[in-house]
Amino acid sequence: MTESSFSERVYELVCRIPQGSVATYGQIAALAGNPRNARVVGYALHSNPKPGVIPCHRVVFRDGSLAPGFAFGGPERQRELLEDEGIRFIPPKDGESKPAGADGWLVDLSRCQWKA
DNA sequence: AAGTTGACCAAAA
DNA sequence: GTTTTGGCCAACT
Repeated sequence: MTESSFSERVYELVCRIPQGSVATYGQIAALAGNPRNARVVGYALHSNPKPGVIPCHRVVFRDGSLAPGFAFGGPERQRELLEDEGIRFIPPKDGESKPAGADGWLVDLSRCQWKA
């Protein structure tokens, strides 16, 4: 094995997310080998060692919302990108509860959550 | 070298 | 029902 760092593995996994699918931080962490290490996943992406190479917009919260100000240019931009990739978005319904990070639009994890 | 923070997640008060 | 705390592990100061 060449390099085995948690972040490295995270980048690899995130880069491996197929177009039209999204993964949650917890899932990436779990796939990386540490289901409790979701924070480090976010930290790794925040570090953004490879700008333009890592599709951070495909990584979302457990609720299906994204980071409201860290994803990239803007939340609407992300919605456009994901939607363009074929990801189904769900408008904030009254019964959804929870604050919506990105504009209130949540990714339909029921359909687009990436499966290893 | 040690302490603090952090793109999270889940449970308890 | 909402708000706060706890906990994991790695990187930053």
